[in-house]
Amino acid sequence: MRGFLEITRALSDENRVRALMALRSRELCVCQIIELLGLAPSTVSKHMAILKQARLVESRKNGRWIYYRLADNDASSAVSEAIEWVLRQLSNNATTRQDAKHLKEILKHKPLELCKQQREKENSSKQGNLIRADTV
Amino acid sequence: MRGFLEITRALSDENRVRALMALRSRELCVCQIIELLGLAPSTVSKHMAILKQARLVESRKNGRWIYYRLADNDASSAVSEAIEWVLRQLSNNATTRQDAKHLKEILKHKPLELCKQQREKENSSKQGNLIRADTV
DNA sequence: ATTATATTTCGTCATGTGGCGAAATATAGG
DNA sequence: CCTATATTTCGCCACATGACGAAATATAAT
Repeated sequence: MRGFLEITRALSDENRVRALMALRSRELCVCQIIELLGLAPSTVSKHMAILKQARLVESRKNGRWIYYRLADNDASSAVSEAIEWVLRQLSNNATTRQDAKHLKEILKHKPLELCKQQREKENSSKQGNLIRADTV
Repeated sequence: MRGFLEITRALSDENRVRALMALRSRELCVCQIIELLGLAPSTVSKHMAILKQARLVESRKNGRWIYYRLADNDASSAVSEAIEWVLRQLSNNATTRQDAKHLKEILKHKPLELCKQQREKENSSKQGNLIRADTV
């Protein structure tokens, strides 16, 4: 029951389901999922941890990057049947299609560039709300 | 996506899942589910409303009694596949077995007697915490 | 008609959850 | 070694959720 509820709870949030669907064709690094969902890094990290705790996804580390992918075929039947069910139900979903399109754009850049972009955006938004130190 | 999340959210609570599993062999009236789960009537009512909203269960009224049953075969594929998945995953679960045993006892009495019992229990627990009026 | 009663709805409370930013962690690169 | 940086962990806040009891609703029984 424990593991079952971990799965259903993991699947009961739209952002987590979107992340899961995005992983259906290939693994993604966190910064790519951040870009797709438009959420803060800490939030995405938490979501992925919940998916991982439920065994719906696995991760691998490559230097500073962490890649997430759908659970392997050797996953428990609870997990693999859940994933198959989600894929069947949402493959033609509007949000899923939109995300797939968005993801195609995201994947044109390497994680390195993407992270750089995200840093710049983050810094500029901070600057925007401050009196710049060198003008005082 | 909306309907999908209604299903996963409905399935992300242990008491709702137990109720769903209890309905797998036959319809049950609310007082029987109350007895099985050991929750307040208002709580059970809310749980069943959530399951119904997700289309996982349907209901029929018979006099003062309301009977809930699993969704029909003509339910959406999202619903029927979800139910099949839950049944496969939890049929041999410890809690499910225990509940099945408990339910067998519950079903020995008719809803009428069961409700009477529940009323008496409710009243005695109220009495227990009060100074009886006729002794003051 | 009036009372009894099975269930739902409403109001309230405690707890859980999703969101963010700041700080911590771990690794790459100078 | 020291800095930069991708991700996670932590602390906080707003809001959702599950629990109950009281009140409302609808139906049976007297």
